[in-house]
Amino acid sequence: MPEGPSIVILKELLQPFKGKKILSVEGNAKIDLDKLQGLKVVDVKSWGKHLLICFNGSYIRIHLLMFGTYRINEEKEGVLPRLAFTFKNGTVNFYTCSVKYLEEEVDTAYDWDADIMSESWDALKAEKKIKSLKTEKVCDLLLDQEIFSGVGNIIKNEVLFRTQIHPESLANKLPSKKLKELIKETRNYSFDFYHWKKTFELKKHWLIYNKKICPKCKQAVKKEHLGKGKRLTCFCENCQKLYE
DNA sequence: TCCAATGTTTCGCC
DNA sequence: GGGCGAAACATTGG
Repeated sequence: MPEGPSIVILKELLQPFKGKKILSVEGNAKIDLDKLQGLKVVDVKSWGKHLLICFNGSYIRIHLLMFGTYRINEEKEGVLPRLAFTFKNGTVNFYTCSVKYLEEEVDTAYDWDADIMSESWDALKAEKKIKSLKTEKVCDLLLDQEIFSGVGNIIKNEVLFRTQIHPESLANKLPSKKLKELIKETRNYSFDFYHWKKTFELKKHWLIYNKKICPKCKQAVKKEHLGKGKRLTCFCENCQKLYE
């Protein structure tokens, strides 16, 4: 469920609750629910994979991790919500997610320029961050939430195929032009992901992720667990160039 | 039935 | 202390 574009969609679905007061809170989240009672939602934002329900001077941070789900104006059967809100105009339920309540201003808490889906996304800043890094493989680079906040494993695989870069290429060995292309395509694909997710045709557009045959050269797709997190990486050895 | 998967944090060990 | 690996959390589909 949860890469950056999916969280943007969730944020949009929650906009009707902006300006509304929390009438009641429930859930098994390990936070002080009493503190939330009666608070007015002043905004609902997202930063990468974080959903941020904002109040005056504090906010709730929800991360759906791998299996998190939600329901709006309905509930899942036989499962207790981690966090559930009742508003005058509806209900919101979150399941199997990480919940934190932070008593600080949300605007100063995040580097908004790093959010791949944000209108304040700053490609040049990302490039500078990358150039300040030591040797790093591009498969790790793309999953770095400080640089590409919101990028997940699917986006990683698809972007590397689109740009024809081998996942084990070293980031600092990419020619400058290629690096710029990678950064640009990461944002582009994230927006494609967003649109396809909305129309339920995301899988249909996968070129390399979960595929058996390279759509370009018809060679078998290689699948390996690469990088620091040993995440599943699908790539074409023939089409994706290794920079080292 | 078992395993792996769109993720992150924490703990233990060397 | 850094780096690495494993565990923890937990759901769903192949």
